[in-house]
Amino acid sequence: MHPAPLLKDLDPRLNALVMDLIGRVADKWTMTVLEVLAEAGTLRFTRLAEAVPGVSQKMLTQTLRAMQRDGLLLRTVHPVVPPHVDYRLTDLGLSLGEAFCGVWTWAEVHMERVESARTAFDGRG
Amino acid sequence: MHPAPLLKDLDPRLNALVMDLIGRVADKWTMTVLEVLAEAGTLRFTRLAEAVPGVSQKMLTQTLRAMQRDGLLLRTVHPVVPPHVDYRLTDLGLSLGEAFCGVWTWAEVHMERVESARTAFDGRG
DNA sequence: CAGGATCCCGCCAGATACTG
DNA sequence: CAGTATCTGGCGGGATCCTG
Repeated sequence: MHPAPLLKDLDPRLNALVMDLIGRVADKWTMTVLEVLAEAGTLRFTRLAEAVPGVSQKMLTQTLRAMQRDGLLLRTVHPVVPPHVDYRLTDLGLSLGEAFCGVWTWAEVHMERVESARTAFDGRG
Repeated sequence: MHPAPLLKDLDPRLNALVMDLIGRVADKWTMTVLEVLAEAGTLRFTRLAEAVPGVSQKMLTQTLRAMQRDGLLLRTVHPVVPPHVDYRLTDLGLSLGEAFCGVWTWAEVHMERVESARTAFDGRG
């Protein structure tokens, strides 16, 4: 019933590194960019900004830089005027996107249960 | 090649709700508590604090409250002295834990690739 | 034992203005 | 178009002290 490696069985230092990495990639914007690019394939900055609802230009830039640094994303600059920059996922990014897909699906499927749990919890004070 | 529901195909408002929910549950501490409790079954506060490396008492309390409110967690108070409080996952929590399992595994498997990607990126400045 | 309350600092993230 | 630069308020989160 526990096919995955368990927390206490691992080297604590390795564990901390894994947790740090998760802290990095498991945020709303990264997950959304992952989903959008997994679907669209390749997008430029402005299209990406449109496809990620609610993101500010600053956060998008930061997220993209971090993802590029982590090897999740490929950034291609076409030296033309006006500037043209393409973003697409690497194999690594795609694999993470697939891993996150389960979480995304979970959120969609169980959202109502969570909502009603919150209502019940708040009702009791 | 895209079996999952795609972002642009969904109701924007629903989408925002899903993203908010993800923003809530997809953090380091929640994921770790999920992993720990999925493994251990039931734990009391202090054991949990020991099992989640690096967590502060405040963050653990906050995380547990939020998880309880979202219906991921069951909190049982045994009216004895000294106080005895048990935490265990609900079915909903377990299902989220399974969804996150893929992300956790991804982080373990690909950590070295991410590290070297970072080194390469930082090297180029 | 399982937390609540409080203080405080850092950085996160939005808004705005500017540039190659 | 695709960003940088700067300022700023808010709050995330640690440390510490206290309590039923």
